[in-house]
Amino acid sequence: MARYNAAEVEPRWQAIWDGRGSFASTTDDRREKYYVLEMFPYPSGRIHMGHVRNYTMGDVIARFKRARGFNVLHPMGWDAFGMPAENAAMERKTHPGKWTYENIATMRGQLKRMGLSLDWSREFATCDPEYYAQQQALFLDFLEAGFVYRRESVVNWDPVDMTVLANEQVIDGKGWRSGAPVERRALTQWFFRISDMADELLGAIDTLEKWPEKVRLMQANWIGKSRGLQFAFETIGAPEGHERLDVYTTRPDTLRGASFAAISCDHPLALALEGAVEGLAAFNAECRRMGTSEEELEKAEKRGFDTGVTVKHPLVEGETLPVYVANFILMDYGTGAIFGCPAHDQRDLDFARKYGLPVLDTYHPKGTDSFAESPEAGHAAAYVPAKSDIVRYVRPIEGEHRDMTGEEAIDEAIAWAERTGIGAGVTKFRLRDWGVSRQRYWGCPIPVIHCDSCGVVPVPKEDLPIRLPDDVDFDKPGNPLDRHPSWRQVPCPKCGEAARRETDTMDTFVDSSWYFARFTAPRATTPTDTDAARYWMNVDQYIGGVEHAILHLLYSRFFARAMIATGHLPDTAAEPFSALFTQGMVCHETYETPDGRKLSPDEIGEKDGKIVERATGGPVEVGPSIKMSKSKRNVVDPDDIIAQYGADTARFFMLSDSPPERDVEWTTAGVEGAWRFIQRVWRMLDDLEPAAPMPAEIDAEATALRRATHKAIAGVTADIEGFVFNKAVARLYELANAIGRASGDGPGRAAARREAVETLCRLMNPMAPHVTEEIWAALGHEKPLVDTPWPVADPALVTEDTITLPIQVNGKRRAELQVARDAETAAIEKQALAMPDIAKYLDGKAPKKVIVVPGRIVNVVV
RNA sequence: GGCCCCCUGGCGGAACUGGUAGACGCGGGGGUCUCAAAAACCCUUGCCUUCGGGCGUGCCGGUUCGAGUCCGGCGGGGGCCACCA
Repeated sequence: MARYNAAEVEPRWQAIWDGRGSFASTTDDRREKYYVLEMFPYPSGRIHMGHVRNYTMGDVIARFKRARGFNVLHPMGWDAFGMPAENAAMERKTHPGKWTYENIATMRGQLKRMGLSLDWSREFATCDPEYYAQQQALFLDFLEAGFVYRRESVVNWDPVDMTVLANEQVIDGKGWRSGAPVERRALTQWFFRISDMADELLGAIDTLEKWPEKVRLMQANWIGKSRGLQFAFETIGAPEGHERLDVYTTRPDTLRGASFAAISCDHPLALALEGAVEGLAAFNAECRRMGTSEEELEKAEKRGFDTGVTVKHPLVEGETLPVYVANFILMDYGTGAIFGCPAHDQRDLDFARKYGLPVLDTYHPKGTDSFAESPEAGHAAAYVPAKSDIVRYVRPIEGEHRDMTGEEAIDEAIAWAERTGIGAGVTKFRLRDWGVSRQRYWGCPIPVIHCDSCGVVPVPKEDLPIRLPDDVDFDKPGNPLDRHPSWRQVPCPKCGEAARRETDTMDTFVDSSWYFARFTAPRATTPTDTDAARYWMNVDQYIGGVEHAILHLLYSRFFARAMIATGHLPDTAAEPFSALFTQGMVCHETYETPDGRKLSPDEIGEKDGKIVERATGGPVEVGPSIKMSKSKRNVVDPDDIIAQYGADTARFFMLSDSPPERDVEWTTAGVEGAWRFIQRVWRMLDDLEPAAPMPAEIDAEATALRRATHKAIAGVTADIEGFVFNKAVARLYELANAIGRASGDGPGRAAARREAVETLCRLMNPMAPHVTEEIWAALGHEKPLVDTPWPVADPALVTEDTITLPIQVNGKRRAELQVARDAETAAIEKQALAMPDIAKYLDGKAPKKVIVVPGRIVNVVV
């Protein structure tokens, strides 16, 4: 038979599925639904191998669940707003929308060539006015329900690009694009009140049993719940209104070791003192200029400014502590003020060293009493044991020296503070409210109007959508909406006077925080449709990269709750993603010439067993395998692979070898292995006899093949269900090997072979859908595999009648014994001891002990 | 600095809740077919061996009849967060 020709076969089957409407999904209460979703792509230009891997995995699940009888929803769309479109507009003098929709067209074509079982009728892009209109409606409902508010906040402002920068866009205090020194500016911005939900979002993590433990931990850490003591120092010499200084600490047990207090440069007390204390204003200003990048913080010296104000030590009568403004205190965590305990905090120790402050041990390692007499003796570094460790408290809050854990001491300290009225135990969260205002054009306009007399007025819903104007230019930096001649000008909906539109747009994370709900009714004239949402939600399996483990997933969880509260989702949808899978990255080797030019994989070749540059034949240094990226020049274009080998090969390779959650290395050898296997399965058609019923009596060879077939069904089913596609692939190879072994004539062999090949084809279909459809049709089936149910394993053929039992002597394997699967323990023991290979170790004596684990192993102890 | 994860042949990786370590693939070696090559197929492939066997899952120790798997310590690699009080 001719070689399998993917280039001809694949588009043909894609057209057939398309023609049959195989993947269109409709609400049907009589059928059980299954919603599988992969994180939708940003339309950057072309799909990359990471997409291929992500969407292949989702497609395996989708096709598998379809075959298992579920009503499957498997949609695709585009996370289409965002900066790259604006950057492209600036560079290429094009409109961001034009650029985006062209990219979408390209990428849609690429995805279609992959043969994904997607319901394209539900496709949308978040930059479609139909989508962002509904997002604006949601915003207004959130505003009314109190999930949205406006406040002033300090942002990184790039004075050249005239835009706000995220922290990671500030490099060495300069804007990443403009290179201009970044300013800190106070802007009034919109916030989602996510921090009010911190405890709820944290607590519900426990219910996410089908999420990776890693992601649950990352979310929990991000929310960052901490229990501590908030209490007030009495101040001496502070201005009026600052008689008390509130501080928050997670280690109240170390209060006796306090040697100073410190406040942030933005703390109200610091501001109040600026006029009164010589030099403080300048110091504060300098602190505010300090960057927030990792590197700077690493190097930055602990610096402080003695305000002259002091506070009374709450535990030691008559003692006072100096109050500093210090550059390492954050205003937006806790109260913006701390007490410093140098003995048990490295930062405080650095600070104390610099300013000559005392270092007082509160506790030290258990059993080292002498330490107490010279507190500073051992302090090369702060002593910070785990809270659960038992330590010797030498300066406890109350009472005498004693041993206890940090946790116990903290409990005591909080109890003491509450008893004496100094403070109270409080819970704080690291999670801040979500600022969503962006000073950009290519995003969802925030639907409010600013009126001089009425203030902030929401746009009436009937006026939605607030469309982005098309006639914008990107010649000048800044937000084109701001300088548009007419777009801003609008009458106030309340009083009718001249007013201005909000020109900020929403963070693109907003767009992706509810798209999964929109897919359930993408053409609804409200954000969601009640019946559709009730039927399709939640997403049964969500698949994407771990880089979205925190923000996207947390925002979506917040949004789901807010949408429930505003009537847009059923109250069963608080956790919108029932199961989450985070797949690994696609990596490739890197290549470099001796003179430092990076070469891409298609620029290298092989000569005399060595890697060389194809164009010059010159030597090439092979670098480590790292995530495919343009800047490393180690990308392989999916289109090239599909053109050369076909989509099935690309898909099959993506699933082979590496466990889905781990990184996979793209290699030519691996792709060729997948391609060879597909050809091999195709060739199985050649020597297959015509279909015939399975005879009643079949020989041992045929039985063995039937067992292999049914074991493969059970195994592949479990492996797909368990998201271990590499093992499922290995089982397909095993079945193919078994088919190869069972050649020749004999009763039942031909029928067993046919059953095996047909089964192989069906099990392989979710991974390589085109070639398997082609084989299935060649086998004479009228109905395509896409409409054929998943095979069911015969339990009688999955378990063996006789099993091979390893026999150990003192834990080392010495022999094997064939026994019936249900053999009696006593009989097995007797047989095992009688074996010559075992008896020789016994030396005629009775064994000390014989352990028989039925169906597993026998261990003879001599 | 905090929290977490990982370490198995030349390579990617299997090994269910402690029970035959190395499934499956890649790579290597040998062979069949061919004028030759490609393709395909078959055999072989953890290390050592005096051919009896011995040793092997980063290292050291422990628990157990039995440890890749559990516990303690050490070493190496990685991830996330990060002046978060």
